[in-house]
Amino acid sequence: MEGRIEEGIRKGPWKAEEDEVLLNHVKKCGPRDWSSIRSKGLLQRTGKSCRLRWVNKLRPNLKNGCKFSLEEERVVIDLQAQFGNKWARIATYLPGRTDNDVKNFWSSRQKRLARILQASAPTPSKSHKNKREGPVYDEVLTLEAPKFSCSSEGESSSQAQSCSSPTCFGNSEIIKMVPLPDLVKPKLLALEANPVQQELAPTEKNPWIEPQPLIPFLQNPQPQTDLEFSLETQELLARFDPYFDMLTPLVASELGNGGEQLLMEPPFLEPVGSCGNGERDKIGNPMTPDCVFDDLPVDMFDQIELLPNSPEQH
DNA sequence: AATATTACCAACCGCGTTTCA
DNA sequence: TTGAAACGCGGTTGGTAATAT
Repeated sequence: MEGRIEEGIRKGPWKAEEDEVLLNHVKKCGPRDWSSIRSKGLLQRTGKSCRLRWVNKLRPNLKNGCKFSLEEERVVIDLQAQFGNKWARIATYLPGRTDNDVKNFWSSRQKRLARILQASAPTPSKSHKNKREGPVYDEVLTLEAPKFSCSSEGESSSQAQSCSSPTCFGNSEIIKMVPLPDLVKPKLLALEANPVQQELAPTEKNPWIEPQPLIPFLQNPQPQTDLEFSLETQELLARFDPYFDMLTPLVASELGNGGEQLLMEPPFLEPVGSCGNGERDKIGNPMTPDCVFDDLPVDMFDQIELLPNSPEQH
């Protein structure tokens, strides 16, 4: 696409000549005075645009065109859990990566996970309602997972407050299925508040059969006035989120599907590929993301509704 | 081979913060 | 002290390449 010019301001993709001009400017003046580039007539770009070009593409030692390594991926995942969407901050831990790189990487990853989740959800026409004994839900049960900020910068207050509303925890009959990692976060908080009471006891009844909130622990919410995570919890969340294939046993137990112990301990922290019970599949291959959903109740996904910030489906 | 879908990435925009006259 | 300009950050958009059907 050709750059367009509006009122003497050029936009769109950068040409090599423009890059050269910008580099010359930085050589002379350093990475500052971006606005002077236009005022001097060097380029028809805004200072903002110049700075962005420099930071994202022209800066020395950038890893342009280089995919994120596993180690970098792990760092991003851990830091995102710790800092939230502070991409610039996270990027400081990744030499050669820009905030834009990190942001794009994370966005793609989120889309990928959402798509996997979506793909694993049976379509309404394939509803498995009749495959199971017991009453059939007439209403959509929703669980509105609280939005958490793991930031240590006091950004969580407004969001945290929303989680004390009745519609957020437990009492609501309306349950909105959310991406798995979000399902887990309240549990971690609850455990942190009251590890004993929140322990899930296996019951003979399948909680899916009775019209109760899908996630048992949410029925008796612990008032969570302070949503600041302990470092330990943050660490757990950081590990939860990225390696969500580890969630299988946890979610399965949440759903009364076997009632394993809560996996707040190894094997939960086993390497990616483990399905959390310390086993691999029969031929020794790491469990794939798809296998995750094989262990879940078949109609778990019937009511999935992606959150507003979920990527739109194409 | 053609078309649709997905992934990736560059760039823009809005807004909050910082700097400086 | 204050207001404007500059800067920085996060969210979003749109284009293109890669892959799937």
